[in-house]
Amino acid sequence: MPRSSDRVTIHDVAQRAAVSRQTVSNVLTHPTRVRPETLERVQAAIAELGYQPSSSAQSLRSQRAGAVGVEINTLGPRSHNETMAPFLGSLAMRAAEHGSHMVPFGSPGDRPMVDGYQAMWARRLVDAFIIADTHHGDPRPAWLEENGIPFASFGRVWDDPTFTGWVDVDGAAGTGAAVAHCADLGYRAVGYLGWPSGSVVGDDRRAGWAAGCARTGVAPGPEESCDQDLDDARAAARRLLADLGPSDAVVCASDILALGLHHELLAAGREPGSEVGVVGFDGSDTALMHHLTTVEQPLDQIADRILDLLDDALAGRPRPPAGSLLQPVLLRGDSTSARSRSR
Amino acid sequence: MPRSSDRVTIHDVAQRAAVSRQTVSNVLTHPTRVRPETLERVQAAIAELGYQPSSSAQSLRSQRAGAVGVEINTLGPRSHNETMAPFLGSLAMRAAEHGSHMVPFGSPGDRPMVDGYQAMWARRLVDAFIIADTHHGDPRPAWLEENGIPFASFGRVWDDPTFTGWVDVDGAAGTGAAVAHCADLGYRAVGYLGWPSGSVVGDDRRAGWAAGCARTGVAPGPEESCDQDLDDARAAARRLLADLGPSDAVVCASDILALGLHHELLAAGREPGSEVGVVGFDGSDTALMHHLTTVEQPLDQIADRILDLLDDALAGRPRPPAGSLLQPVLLRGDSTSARSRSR
DNA sequence: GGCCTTGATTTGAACGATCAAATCGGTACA
DNA sequence: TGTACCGATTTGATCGTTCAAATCAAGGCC
Repeated sequence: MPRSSDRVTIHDVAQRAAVSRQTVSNVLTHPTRVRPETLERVQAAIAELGYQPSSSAQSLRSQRAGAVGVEINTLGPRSHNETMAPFLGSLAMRAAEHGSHMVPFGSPGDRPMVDGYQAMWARRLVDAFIIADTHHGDPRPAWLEENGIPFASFGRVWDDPTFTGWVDVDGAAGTGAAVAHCADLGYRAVGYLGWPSGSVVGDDRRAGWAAGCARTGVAPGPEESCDQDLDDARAAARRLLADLGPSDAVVCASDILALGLHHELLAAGREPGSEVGVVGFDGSDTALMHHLTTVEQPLDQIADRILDLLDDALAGRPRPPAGSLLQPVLLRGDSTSARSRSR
Repeated sequence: MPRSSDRVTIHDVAQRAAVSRQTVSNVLTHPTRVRPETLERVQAAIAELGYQPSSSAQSLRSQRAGAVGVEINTLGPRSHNETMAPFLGSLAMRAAEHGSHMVPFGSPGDRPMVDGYQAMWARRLVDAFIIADTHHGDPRPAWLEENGIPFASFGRVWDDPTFTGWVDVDGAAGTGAAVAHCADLGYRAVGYLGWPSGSVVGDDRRAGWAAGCARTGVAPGPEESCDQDLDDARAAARRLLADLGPSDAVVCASDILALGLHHELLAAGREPGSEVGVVGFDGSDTALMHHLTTVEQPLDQIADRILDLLDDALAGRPRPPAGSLLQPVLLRGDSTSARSRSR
């Protein structure tokens, strides 16, 4: 009899169904090995007792924690949260289907270090890691690789073209689609508000804008750059405004930048959308809240693909021949609207 | 010799230091039981091999997962993220010091159900849960209590005054401080932009405003209410504007509402701060980004206290006599500024 | 010198699951 | 009738750790 107030174990089920522990185990993991009649009886016992295998015991036996570490930079650029928080949400939801769970952990410092990873890995609290926002000189990919620790990355790992365990959003395609969208709506010239050149993500998005202009034949409008910060964005937007003709549009490298432009347009008495088009990037809550047209990152898809990559790595399957580049989706808001077709 | 490429276990350390497994274990958990000389030798071996006990093995042995479940409502009101994401960050950071980690999990539905909790608990993936945003009729606290599952709550559990395992922010004190701040700066009347009455949190914050006006002797300004949504907030703010005199201020139930008012003020050509004071609530990124004066929730403190509560519960210590009500902190932004003392 | 106490260390057992190998019962075949 | 075989089931061992009990060595005391 299962002692009440005590967890029901495989042994309790075995006794109840008058079989051995192993048969119960087989019912759950290798049902074909069990005679149909027995299967049914054991399944009934499992249901009656509400048995669920203990994850601790399974972890020890299988040498798998069933967990994946995700670093969250609380002290880093605040804007990170804008993407990382929903992404962690997507991961947590999807992970359940992959039979694992996320373990967020923080590194106190403002720049990514391997200390936190080291601590989680040494005790095997996790089987793998998911990293994001890697940049040139990021110590993490190399360290993980050297120590044979499975990991996957949201964002290309620029330092090591050999590494294919990444999933990224096709930024250039996104800004390209944004330009096409503006061209379709009839905006005259399409400008660009981006980040200072040098960041790989930023350069990619800018390239998509330039290529989009060339492809659609729309004139490239004025261009400015600033940091990922609302105040900076507003200052840059003000510089941009002078050169911005009526019925021009601006594609931005992020929703924060788009919001800065949006605010400055209103301050200058020019209505976003009907007078000047604004397209953001990221599909953040901020953009949705302000009804900005934006390029949405398919976070659910990214999470799914990343978890698949980790499953493969943990199963010892070889890495894919190349990383996954997912297509973002243009999300129409009120900051772009159809022009009267008078040109 | 520890087989390379294989995890170093307690056994490896024992061999290296020429002692038994148990002595190594004692060195880490009961150092006083070990002769100083031996202690040193074993510690050296531990350091040389870089031994860290396996968390899976410890979990099985101690019947403790060392993890705490936190539900994240991805599909719920988006504004939840505004507070919950940073809160999860604080929890994750603090948890490390408490020897545990967070496991975020999602429930697909939009209203809180116990299914997700049930699944995590059945397999003992977690030892306890942290719940937030409980409301009247919330099934979770009662269910957790019934099943003897340890938990703590961010936010009072209104349905059960007996339950003291909660930590909350003193909302009334926060809005009261906001009123005092406005009075100090010399604003004439202080209005209120809140949520429809009926929500416990909202009613609390509104009460603080009313009491604050009475206490400081400042005249209560006009009042409006709306949902936690930027569009709604702007509509309500527009209604408010008509009744809003020059040099009046408005205390808001949330940063989103404050932002709505901020935007409408600009649209009406009235400058936030110098002309009309605006105070938000939550200390969210949105508020910081827009330099709104806001009432900041001490998330780190809350996380710390909640983890303490869980430690107590897991150790079988009795619940505190009452819940913890923490004081929020007023964060000065540009949306309130000193009036010229001409009255 | 023998016996008891104390402190340090070791051995045995257990946590709950699953893999591998052993056992069991029945059927087919010579 | 005996044996080889096959599917179904059970037993033994293991993952890495820690509690409880056993062992061991040294010192104190009569």
